[in-house]
Amino acid sequence: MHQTNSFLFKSLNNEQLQAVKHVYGPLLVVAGAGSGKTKALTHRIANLIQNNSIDPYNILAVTFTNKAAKEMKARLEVLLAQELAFNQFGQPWSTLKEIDQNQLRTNVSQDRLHDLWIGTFHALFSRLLRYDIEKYIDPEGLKWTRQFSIYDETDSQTLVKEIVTQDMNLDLKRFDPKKIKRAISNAKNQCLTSNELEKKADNHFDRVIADAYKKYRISLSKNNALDFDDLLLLPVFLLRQNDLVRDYWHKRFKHILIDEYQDTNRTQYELIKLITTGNSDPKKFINWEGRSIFVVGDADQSIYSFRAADFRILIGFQEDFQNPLNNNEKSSLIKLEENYRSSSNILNAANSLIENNAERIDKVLRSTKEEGELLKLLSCDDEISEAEAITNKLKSLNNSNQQPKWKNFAILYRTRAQSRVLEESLVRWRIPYTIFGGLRFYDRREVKDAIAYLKVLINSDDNVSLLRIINVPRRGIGKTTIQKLNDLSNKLNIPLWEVLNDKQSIEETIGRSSKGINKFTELMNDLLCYVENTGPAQLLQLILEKSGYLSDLLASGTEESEDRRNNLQELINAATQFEEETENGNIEGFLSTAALTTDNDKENNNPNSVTLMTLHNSKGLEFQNVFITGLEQGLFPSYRSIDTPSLLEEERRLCYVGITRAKERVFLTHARERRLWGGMREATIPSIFISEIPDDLIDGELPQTSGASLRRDWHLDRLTRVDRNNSNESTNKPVNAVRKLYSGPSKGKNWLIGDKLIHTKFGKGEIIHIFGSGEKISLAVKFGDKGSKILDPRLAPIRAINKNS
DNA sequence: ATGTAGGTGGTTTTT
DNA sequence: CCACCTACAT
Repeated sequence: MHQTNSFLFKSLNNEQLQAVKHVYGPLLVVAGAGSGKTKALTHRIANLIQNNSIDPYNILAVTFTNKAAKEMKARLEVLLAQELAFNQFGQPWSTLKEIDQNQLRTNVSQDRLHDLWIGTFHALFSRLLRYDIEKYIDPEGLKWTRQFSIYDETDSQTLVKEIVTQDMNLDLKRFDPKKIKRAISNAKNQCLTSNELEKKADNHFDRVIADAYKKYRISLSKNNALDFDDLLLLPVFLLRQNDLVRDYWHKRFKHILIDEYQDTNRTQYELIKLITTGNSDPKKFINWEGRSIFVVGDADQSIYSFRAADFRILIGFQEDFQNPLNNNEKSSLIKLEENYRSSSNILNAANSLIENNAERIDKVLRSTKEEGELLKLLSCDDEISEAEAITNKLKSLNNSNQQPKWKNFAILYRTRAQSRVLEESLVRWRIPYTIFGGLRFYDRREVKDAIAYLKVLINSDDNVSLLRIINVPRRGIGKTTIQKLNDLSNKLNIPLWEVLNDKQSIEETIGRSSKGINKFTELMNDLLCYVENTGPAQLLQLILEKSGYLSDLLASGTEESEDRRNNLQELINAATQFEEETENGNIEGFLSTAALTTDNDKENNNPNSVTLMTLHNSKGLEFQNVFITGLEQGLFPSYRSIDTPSLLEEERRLCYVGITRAKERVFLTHARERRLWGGMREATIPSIFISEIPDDLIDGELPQTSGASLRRDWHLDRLTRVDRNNSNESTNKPVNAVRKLYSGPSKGKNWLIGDKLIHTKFGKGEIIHIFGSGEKISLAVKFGDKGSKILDPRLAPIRAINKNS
């Protein structure tokens, strides 16, 4: 080993070192929060390339977000550039001028890392499909070309709705397209075809879904389009059926690395198996010569089961990928249990919390830091005083600083809806903040319009996009006209785009209205001349000018239209940047990027601001100070999860993720009352999670805005220790234990689980849970078609009904 | 063909 | 509370 490589191994602990030095065969790295897993991943890739002469061309690295991919690539560049620095300049990296450092990084990026594939599952496999999709032979005879469109959630839902209402003639009330889309998505993520789903269906609703799935697929194919799930599912089918294609990718990707393995789903797992093992059964697969699979994850941070992620895939890794050369099972598992992020108080709180979960891998997180401060509980009157209490805290913690360090704070919440009140308070106190998530840049109307033009230009079968822009800007093409042309297209079985281009038929079918259509086809045909030799940026410019989109915006002269123009300029900038980054920047590639990029992937343009985001979005990040807000039963944990032990455990993992983001301070906040959607106030019960953190790690504190609030009064009679004692026995028990304990006397009526009652607004219901005890209880009541509600028996307009009546 | 008023229904989390 | 959709008027 060269001496110059030593920095690669420096500053690593024993386990990290083992992981980094792993070269061939399967390895599972169980990496707790803040244990340096990104470091292990990047250093290992560098070690493969630098010290084991492995060609980056043979490496596939999968990350959970585009941002993580970017960061990992950047870190890799630096690691490899450090070696180069030594060879070229004969001096260590840190002594080089910045300009030389950048030059070296560029060299590394272009020469060494050019062929390395690193990105999300979706980004990587859409790329694979752009090469090979035309080799796929569908059993139902469906076809796609490499110019396929990628439909986002809205586009796909449009399609599903069309199918449900027009093709299947179903009642929208009973068969909500959203729910059907969700069910189809679920099936696709479990690697099920519509036929397989049909076989499994044992009731009418499931059969409807299977049927919708089948029709939806046909419809996607007619549009030459794929949804997000297809980007993973289609490669599975392609690799299964085509030996040549599978062989190619199997031989190419000899070293596969996957981050956040606990959040992979069945389809992604299939993909990985196919590429890693070729066509052999992974359990019998023995030829690890020159190959490896290296996965990193933490089952305690699995928070995407709603997206069909399954952390049991992580748990099964060693079983799935065996290495007969190593009889010792332990040789394919490394645990990173040293936490370098959080103070020990924070870590202990997180550990205590997560111990309440039954389904876990045995793992502990050891602290390397000082005790630090206690966690602070802020009990507030309502959501407004919660926001005020948080801003007060922000201000007071920054008081001593000349320059406020807003970037050291994150405010996390369970649902996006919670952000508004928080924002209002931050605005009031002029505290700079950045909200992550929300409306994607690429989801803005004007941006989607421009993108739709691009999509139609390279994929004229894409009717969802075609119909989006056919009358944008206004060309006098209305609903009835479109209806007629669509009918004609269906009758003749000719793509809509071709119908539009048949001047004679158009004239005959719609008469006077054909003027607008002709205007549209002339524009598009003109633009088509540029497609071959023009990059996405310039083509966008042409689209916006020639269509009159820009001049329309200019003419209206409102503030809003000004915004829109700016966004379109930003889109063109993004296209330019894409061209620069990809050298052969083709339009298909740009469209993939547009479909798969979220705003979270962008650099924050206000670097010194408070971060607001969902707990889900916070995974993988770290902050000095973290607020975890809305800790109330029914909000966090969500009312949809409270009844189901496995879902409740996932909420608990989410809380665990939140707490472990913090380095120095954690604030837990809850409101005693919360307005649900503006209107009525509802009394709340503090989240069970608060009570699962040991008393001596929490410091209760009065929120500064409300003088009268009590100090953790509810806390005195909490009853959750029993819950904890039972938690190791089975997943079902803890909740049952809680149920019994929580039933208690209340004013007027002694409510019990199973009691039936009548609510003036929601009608008849049954109590499925009772939270709290003594005076302060809340009832979880299930109302037939109205779903479940959390009610305060002292306030809600309810009365008991006789069991016999 | 287009604009707007009024009703309706919906909130987890996301690539 | 708000975004979306439908129905009606222009």
